[in-house]
Amino acid sequence: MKSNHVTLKDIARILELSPSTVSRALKDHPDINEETKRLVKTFAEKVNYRPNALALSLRRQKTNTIGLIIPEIVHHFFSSVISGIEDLAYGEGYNVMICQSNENYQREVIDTQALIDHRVDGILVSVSKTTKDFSHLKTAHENGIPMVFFDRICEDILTDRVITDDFKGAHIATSHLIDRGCRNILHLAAPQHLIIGSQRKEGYIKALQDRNIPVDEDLIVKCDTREYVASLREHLLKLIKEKKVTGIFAVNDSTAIAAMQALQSADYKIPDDIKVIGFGDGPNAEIAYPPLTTVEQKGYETGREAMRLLLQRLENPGIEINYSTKVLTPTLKQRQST
Amino acid sequence: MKSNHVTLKDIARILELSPSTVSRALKDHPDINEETKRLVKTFAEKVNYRPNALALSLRRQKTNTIGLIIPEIVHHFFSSVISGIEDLAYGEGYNVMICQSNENYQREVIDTQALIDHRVDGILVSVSKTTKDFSHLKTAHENGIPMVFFDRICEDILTDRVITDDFKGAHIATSHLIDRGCRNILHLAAPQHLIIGSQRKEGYIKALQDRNIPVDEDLIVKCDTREYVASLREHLLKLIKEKKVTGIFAVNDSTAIAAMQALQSADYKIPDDIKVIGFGDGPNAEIAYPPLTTVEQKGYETGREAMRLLLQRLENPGIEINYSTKVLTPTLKQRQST
DNA sequence: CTGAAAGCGCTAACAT
DNA sequence: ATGTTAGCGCTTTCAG
Repeated sequence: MKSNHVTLKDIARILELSPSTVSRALKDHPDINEETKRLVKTFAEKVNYRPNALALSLRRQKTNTIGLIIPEIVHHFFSSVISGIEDLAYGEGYNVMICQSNENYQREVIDTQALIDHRVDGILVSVSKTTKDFSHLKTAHENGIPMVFFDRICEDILTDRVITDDFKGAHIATSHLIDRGCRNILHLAAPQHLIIGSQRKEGYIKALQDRNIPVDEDLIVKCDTREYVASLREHLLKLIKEKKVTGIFAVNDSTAIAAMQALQSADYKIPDDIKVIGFGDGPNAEIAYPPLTTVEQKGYETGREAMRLLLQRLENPGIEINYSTKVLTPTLKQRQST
Repeated sequence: MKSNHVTLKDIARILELSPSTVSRALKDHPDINEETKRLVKTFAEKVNYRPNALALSLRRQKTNTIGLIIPEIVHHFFSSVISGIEDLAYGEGYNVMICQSNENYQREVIDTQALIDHRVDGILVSVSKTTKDFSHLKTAHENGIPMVFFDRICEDILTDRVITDDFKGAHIATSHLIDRGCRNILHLAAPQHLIIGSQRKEGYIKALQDRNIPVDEDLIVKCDTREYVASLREHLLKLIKEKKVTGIFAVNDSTAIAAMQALQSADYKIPDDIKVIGFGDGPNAEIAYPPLTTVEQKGYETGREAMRLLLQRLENPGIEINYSTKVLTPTLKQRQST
């Protein structure tokens, strides 16, 4: 922020006008003489004048910036969410301040604070995997900051929400495996304190029950990353062999793909010997071999919808009732892994 | 930005002190009575006082925010860059304002403007593919905004830079194919107005020349995305057949992977019939079938280095000489596609 | 040890 | 049609 910036005052001084006149001329105030307007505008243009957003925000008590707290940008789902948010936000004259929590609770707290410090008009958040205490968000919300949760929500805080119907998605995925002839189905699950984790597990269980297949708790393994699969490789292979597993439902695509690779390295043929389905449908699913069947989770729509709900709050301040939850239902994307 | 925020003045009024005393107490000014300090601090803590970052920035003429203009967050390389930048920035008390140009020139111009409007202390940029006119950045730079280009630089603007040695990387990749017995090597190239595009092509050409292999201009095809491969599928297959191509060097991994898939769908065996190498080494390379040989481009280091150079400028304002260019050399990551 | 006053850049009542 | 003034939240001389 070097001082080479022309200010209103500078213009006023040079043109021998008052700052207020310049200010008004610039925004086409009807009171101002056309002549003066032209003079001011041309000059401002010439010297490349740009109003200081900080001063404006301070003055207006509105930053036109919304904060976004997102676990990890690298994931295709989340970067799609960002695009959905940005496209709508920019269109409405809002900037987006993106904070990456890196699935780290401490960082999430700091990020929340930073957003508040910058007086963002509202916050969009998907909580980190390691967050178990939500008081940082709760406090912000109680202080009146409009907030929308998406994907990984916090049930204790009553706000607008955008979620994927994880239960149904998992049900669809598991049912698909059953339809393809699988009975002993392994579920690679996310931590159960994440709603996403429990919902997907519940959907899996319900699908089995609906078809009268007994649920075997041993076939539910907490394992939700590529690295996790690597470290559990022996255990998983043993389990698959002993339990005669013929289908795997993984809580996300990259875990599913890692599982396929582990299987292939142990000479299993996919989908002949064992079928694998993921959740999320990022571009990885198409790149994998064989291309991965999965249920698609709409990142862009999630972002857009979250932003839409937030904008609605921003435009109708004070009305704190009628929080709505938008549920996006995933659909089956069949490829060659099942 | 609802008004539920406690201000210094609020505290001063309630504690019956002057704003200046409160301000000083909060920052442990030696002049202030210990008693008073304790009083103020405890109260501030209790009411959850947080200084208004906007007001601070306005006052200090420094935002402690750096702007980042990045083509597309979805790409693994770029999201790694972001992590590299953030890790260093946060450590030094800076926030990062991320703008995604979406490879769109217009958007890049707007983003630049938005960053300037917010009076960021410096800007990190990797230019969009569609940017041919750099005046928006040039103007900013001439106005004294510290700027560092990374990966996709602008040669006309003299600044610090962090780049990958694209020439050498391409040379390594092409030489590797030659070592593996390829002579007729197809290059899937990026647009030549991008330095990255021309450097990688030059490296490819030089590697051929170094081994006395004639360069066939027909074997250099502008094609740098997955979609591009799809639309050029027939042309590429025909070319490969007619020219007896046995090796492909693609300008990035996703193009390489798409090419592999196109080849496989036409019954080519990789690496037996034809070998493929990419550039960049994102996680896709490991997921692809067969796992893709590529040269690794260090995203995290790129980001970190760019931020480091910027911080250096920020801490030594005024010294505009000695711009440095940090070159990161990619290394071969051999997998099974060659 | 504490307070009053000015100013960062801008706008909007309230003059004139 | 234009200028004066006050204030958004904060810091920092300068005065006491």
